[in-house]
Amino acid sequence: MATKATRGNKRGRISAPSVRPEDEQIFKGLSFFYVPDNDIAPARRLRINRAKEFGASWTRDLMTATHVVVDKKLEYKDVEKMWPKDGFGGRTPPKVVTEDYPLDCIQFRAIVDASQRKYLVNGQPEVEEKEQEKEPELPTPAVDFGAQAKSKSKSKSAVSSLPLKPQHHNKGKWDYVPRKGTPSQNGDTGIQTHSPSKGSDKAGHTPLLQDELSEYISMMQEFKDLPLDVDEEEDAQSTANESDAQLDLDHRSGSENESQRARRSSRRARPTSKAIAFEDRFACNRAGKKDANQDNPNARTIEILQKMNGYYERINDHWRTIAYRKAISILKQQSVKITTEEEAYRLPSIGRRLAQKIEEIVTTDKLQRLECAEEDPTDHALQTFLKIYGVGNKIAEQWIAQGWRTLEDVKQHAKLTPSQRVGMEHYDDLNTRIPRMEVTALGDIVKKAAAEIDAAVQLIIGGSYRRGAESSHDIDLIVTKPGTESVAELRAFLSRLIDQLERDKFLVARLASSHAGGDGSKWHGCCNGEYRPIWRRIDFLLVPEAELGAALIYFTGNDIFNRSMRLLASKKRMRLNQRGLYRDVLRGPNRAKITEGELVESRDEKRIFEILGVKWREPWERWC
DNA sequence: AGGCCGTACTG
DNA sequence: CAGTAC
DNA sequence: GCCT
Repeated sequence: MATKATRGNKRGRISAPSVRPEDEQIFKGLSFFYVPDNDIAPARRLRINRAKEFGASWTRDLMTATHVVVDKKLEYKDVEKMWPKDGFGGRTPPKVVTEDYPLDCIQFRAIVDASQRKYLVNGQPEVEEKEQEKEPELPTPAVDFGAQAKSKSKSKSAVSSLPLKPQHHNKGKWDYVPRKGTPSQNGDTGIQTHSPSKGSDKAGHTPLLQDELSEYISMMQEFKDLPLDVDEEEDAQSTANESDAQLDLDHRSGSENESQRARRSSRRARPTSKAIAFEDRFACNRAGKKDANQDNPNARTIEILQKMNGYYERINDHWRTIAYRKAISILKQQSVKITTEEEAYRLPSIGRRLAQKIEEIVTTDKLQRLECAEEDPTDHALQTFLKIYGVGNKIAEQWIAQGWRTLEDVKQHAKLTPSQRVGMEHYDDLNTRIPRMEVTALGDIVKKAAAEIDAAVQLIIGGSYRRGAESSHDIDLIVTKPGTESVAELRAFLSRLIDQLERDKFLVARLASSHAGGDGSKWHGCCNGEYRPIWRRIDFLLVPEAELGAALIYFTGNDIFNRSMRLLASKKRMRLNQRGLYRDVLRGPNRAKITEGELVESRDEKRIFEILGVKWREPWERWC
């Protein structure tokens, strides 16, 4: 602890409060008196600086304070004995709150009701509503989630009902996490969850896209325990919009309905197609990946957690990997820097242990556990081996157990499958990212060859390319053709295409191809790069037009996005795979007899989103 | 205590 | 069926 | 590691 603090101070990381933009100065005009009255403890120092960032002043004179922020470990009597004997001379006495209060305000970007029970200091008597009800210092007390500002009373109750249970933080978390943003921009039009780039976008940073993301993910979370049986049968097919509306986020606490409504309608009133095209092109640029990662105030935290995640992935700690992945995903959505354990802990998917790690990262700029991990000498070998195509952690572990540490060792001793041999021999090539331009060029080569065989066939480049990536690990080609209903109708074509491209010396290796006969639908292999003799990974996926929508989702990813979609589907008793969206009739007891389920939609990507109740996201908005 | 996506291909 | 890839 |  002490070490950590010292280090943090030395590096000056926590003592440089950056000032927030005007519209985030929620504490303007407020002054906080802290108990204990010092910033020695690093955690408190952080909190004080945070409050300053958001416009608060730190006072050490009780008489000028608007709020007294008390350490949670202290008792109310500790505060009481500081109270001036002659009162405050007619002036409104400061409100006494726990240290959670400023944090909540910051998190929700609004002055929340200070009289909530959760902000009571130990042993503090509950006070009558009246005194606390008003926030006299505040010019605009309803700086709040857009729509709620419409009706003060509603907004008030909504805000004060914020996180009722700090313990089981999830409920509270989920209700509000997605709600951050810059309410002032939206005025009473409600938070524009759908057309984010409207107007304000150009002017300044717009966390709204990120909001959509959190919203989506939070929605998944919420659906976990919901019955959702609201006549889905009928709705699903016939009235997508209706079900969309129903399934949207309004299953939460009643106090939020107002905002729900606004959000819904704003989404309904989505701009016409032309407007979309324009705005989305813009959104593409900033929602893509670059900005999302660079702008993120938690970039450093994410970076380190990602390394940690990578480590667990390597050592095959599957479930821990999942936990980290979720946490990282949540963190990426935050538009605010998460600096303290408590703050982190409020977030969904972040529990005690991760929260502690996050605080450690913020204060010390590193993570002990990671340094340990990276010192492990076998880890480097592990990393190397895992980048061989066809080698996963089982094999890699075996090799390491044999004492092998380098590719050279493997080359000499290991018995390789044909795929692994290719992976070995072209290790460097296959681990070199492919610039977007080259993906385009290679795609064109294939398209040209395809057109000569069957002009009706369409080729779509999927994967990260479709998400707008500047470079890709491989080239994913979706092969489809209007009017096709099954993979079988495309197999002959693919076979001819492959043959031709091999004759052309374009394709140079097969890694995994559907053998003759089977219901194979994929082909994995390598091709020559466009400009240099460098090998590239290329995949073909056969997709009948009837399943194009589902396949596009699957092959566009990213993987986290896909898993989320599927998880959501399963929570709604549906099933999503690369072939379509199905309603589950039943999941067999020993899973042997899974009833396929009835196909709901597969052709239309957008319809699948709609039926799932997920707002449409353009491919480049699918980076999680 | 038990789940954490769901599928295709290889050997 | 386990392992791997997507 | 997180969540129900």
